Amino acid sequence: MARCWLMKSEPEVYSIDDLERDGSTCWEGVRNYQARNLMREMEVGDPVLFYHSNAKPPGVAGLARVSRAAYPDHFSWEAGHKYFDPKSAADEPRWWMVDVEYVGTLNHFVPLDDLKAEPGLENMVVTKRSRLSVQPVRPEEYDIVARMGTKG
DNA sequence: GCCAACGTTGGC
DNA sequence: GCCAACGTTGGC
Repeated sequence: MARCWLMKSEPEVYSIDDLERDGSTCWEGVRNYQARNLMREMEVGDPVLFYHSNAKPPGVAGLARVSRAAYPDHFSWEAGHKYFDPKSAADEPRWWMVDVEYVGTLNHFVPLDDLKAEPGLENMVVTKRSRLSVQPVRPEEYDIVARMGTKG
């Protein structure tokens, strides 16, 4: 059984529309160990909720899917790059990324407020621990959110 | 723009 | 290994 995930992106930086245009993208720049560890657990085909953070309002904007399992974030090796990390060695990469492909944009954007109010989502990570940028989602939670976004 | 939450760093 | 200082995230 595939595991489900929620991944945050600031729409000013990279939105669901950008993902639709690109078809797929590499999820570079994660510099948090817990988020990194979660990405390393991802498998190709895992469903992803694409979440717009730092938006007005914040919330789930679309659906995506893991299209490539974790591989080293090579930007961590590029001196001068925004995501350069001198502590990431070529033979032992510190940071990893996955590729994510576009599945669909929700007919109805699902704001964080609605997630918080929805029965069944009380324990969803995004409604409790706001800062983690890559989060595990229970399959039943994923289904509820997908339904909220496609109603009507 | 503020600031609470929280992750990381570094001195000891 | 503790913990204060500091930096970042992200909702509001």
